[in-house]
Amino acid sequence: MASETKLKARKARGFVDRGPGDVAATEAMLAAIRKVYEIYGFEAVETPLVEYTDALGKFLPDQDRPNEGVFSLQDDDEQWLSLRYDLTAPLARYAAENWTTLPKPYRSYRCGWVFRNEKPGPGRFRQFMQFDADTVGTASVAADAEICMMMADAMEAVGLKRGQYVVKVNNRKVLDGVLEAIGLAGDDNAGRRLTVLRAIDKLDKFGPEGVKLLLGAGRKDESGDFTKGAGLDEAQIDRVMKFVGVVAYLDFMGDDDKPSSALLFDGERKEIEPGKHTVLEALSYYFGDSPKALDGIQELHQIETIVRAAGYASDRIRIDPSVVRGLEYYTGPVYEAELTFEVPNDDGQIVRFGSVGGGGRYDGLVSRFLSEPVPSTGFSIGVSRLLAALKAISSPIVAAAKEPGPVVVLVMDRDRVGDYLALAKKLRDAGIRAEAYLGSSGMKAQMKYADRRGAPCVVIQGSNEREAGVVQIKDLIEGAKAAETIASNAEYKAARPAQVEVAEADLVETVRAILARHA
RNA sequence: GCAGCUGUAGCUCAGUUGGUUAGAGCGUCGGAUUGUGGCUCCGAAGGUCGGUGGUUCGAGUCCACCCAGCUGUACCA
Repeated sequence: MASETKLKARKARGFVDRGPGDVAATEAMLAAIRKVYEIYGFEAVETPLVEYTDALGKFLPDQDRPNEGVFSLQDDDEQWLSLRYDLTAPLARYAAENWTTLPKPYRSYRCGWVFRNEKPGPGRFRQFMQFDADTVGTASVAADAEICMMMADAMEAVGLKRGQYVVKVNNRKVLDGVLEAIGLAGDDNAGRRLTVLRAIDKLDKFGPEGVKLLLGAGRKDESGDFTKGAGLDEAQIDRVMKFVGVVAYLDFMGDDDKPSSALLFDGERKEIEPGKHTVLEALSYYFGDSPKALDGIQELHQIETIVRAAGYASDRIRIDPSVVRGLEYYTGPVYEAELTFEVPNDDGQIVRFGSVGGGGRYDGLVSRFLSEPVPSTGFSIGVSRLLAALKAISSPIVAAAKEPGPVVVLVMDRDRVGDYLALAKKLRDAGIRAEAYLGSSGMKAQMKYADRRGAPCVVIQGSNEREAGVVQIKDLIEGAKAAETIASNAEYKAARPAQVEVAEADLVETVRAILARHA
């Protein structure tokens, strides 16, 4: 009758609800990461979800879609506000606003929801959580190296094993040098530079042939849709493919710092000196004519030296020139934490989680607000994505977060609810999670309720028991096991598996024993 | 954004060349069992067939447009 205009209960597109399991697992994971950041000496800070739109800034080379992708609203004084879309821009604002009083370099971490107003997809939502750490106010590559080390430690702190993840490091200067080398320097070429970088970034997805197409005329995808390319000439494509070739070589070898090896340069075999870094040597050979590229390669050398000295081998932190990242405010080293394992999903398809975090050096971000340069570097972990990955491999940190349900006190005589609440209180006073049933259904439904709550046991006290001063306590976990061997219903009812009758005075002690049994 | 595919019960799906009151399994709720979560049996609730318009005596089925979802691609601060 009244159903004609009923509201449909539905959540907004691209947003998700999280149940008790997810909430608990997230808490556990965040605690593990926080511990790592803390022990490195980083301190907590929290900033609002809302910032003035201009503080968030959108100074990308591709200014063609200003404000798109951001949730914005106008204040009553007509100023534009936006929901933050990452944690770096708000940190830059915070650091600038408090610059005179902060200890410098300022090392801080923060965790929170960020929002992006864009098309959601599998594993991509319009609200998600990030967990960042940043060092603000130092240009030293040691800060970059330390961030990488901390990320590698964080990955292991959440239960990933060595080999299941790798932190890849590149340098924007190397990429810029490559672009410079093919004559794409200067402001007029900003758009094409971007297209080339995006093409390089697609190596994983489409392979060298796909990248080549994207550098030239363009590429058709499997639905027949066409992607326009960068329109480079053959000589330029050739040069970029040299770079791509180095990247592909690294994929092929699987290890970037073999102590010494021979390598084919333009078909000519050359020995690489012992102790030299193969990939960086190759890059120097091909792009050594660009001062910018050399500068970047030099920085990568330094980072590598630092992390190796600190005991982080290439299975944890690795130089990888294929990391492109962001394309916007990064000015130097960039990093990406990648998961290396694959897992079948519910449909049996193989899923790669890929990147679960990334970051880099952003020397221009804080100084937008100040009259002095404030070189900074930081990293962001995609919390939701990392959690999804940990769930897929049944990581202990996720499993351990699962709480058992409360002990449920069944309500047998509705007019004596007070007595049942008193029983529950007795358990609570002993530190046991407990509740009396507050619905209106009969005993059978109450048992189902307890079952669904994951209750370890139920407490039953009808008039007979009350008069005798006793309670029935049924162990639901043992009971379920026992039930498997009982075939007929009558027998099942009569058996009352895993149920004991004890004096009311022994209630707490008996429940405790059951909890201990299943702990 | 672009391209392709798909929309029928809470979920997974049937539904014949257009033909009467749109079905099944699972799930949910109730009963058998008035005090026991499983099993079994019985029963019930639950649908504007994504929406709007059109063709037709008649549309879940055919047509147009719209909306939503999925996949790919683009973008991703």
